[in-house]
Amino acid sequence: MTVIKISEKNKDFFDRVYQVVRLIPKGRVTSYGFIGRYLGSARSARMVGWAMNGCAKEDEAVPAHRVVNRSGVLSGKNNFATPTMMQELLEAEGIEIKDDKIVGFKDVFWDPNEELKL
DNA sequence: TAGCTGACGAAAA
DNA sequence: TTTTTCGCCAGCT
Repeated sequence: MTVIKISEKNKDFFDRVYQVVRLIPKGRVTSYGFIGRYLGSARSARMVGWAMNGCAKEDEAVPAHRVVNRSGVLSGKNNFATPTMMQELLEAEGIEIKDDKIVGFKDVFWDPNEELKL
C-alpha cells in the first residue's frame, strides 16, 4: 500500500491535492469530496475541484481525469483540453463511460482514506 | 474594494 | 425521499 508523507513539504492544500491525485492507481477513480475529506477538510470539495483548475500548470502531470464527483459523473470534462479527452483517458484505462458517467463506479472507486492510511 | 463564481458535498427543510 | 441552502476559500471581474 502506498503511504503519503504529510510533511512540511506539503505547503498548500493544493499541493496535497495534487499528491493524492497522482497516487490514484491506473484504472481507478476517486471523488473530490473524498480527497477533501482525506486532507482534513470534508467540506472543501469545491477547493479540490478548484485545485484541479491549476493542475495543468503543474510541472508534473496530474491525472485529473481520475477525479470525478461523488456520483461518478465527469463533471470536469469540459475543463480539459477537449471535452472528450477525459472520457478517452478513462476508457484507455479500462473504465467504461456511459453518458458521461462511470459504469460500475463503486467498482473502480479508489478511497484514499482506505488505501492511504497515515 | 466588494461581490460573484466555481471540476462539490453534506446538512437541513 | 427529494429539493434547497450553506459552507468551503481562492481567483476573477
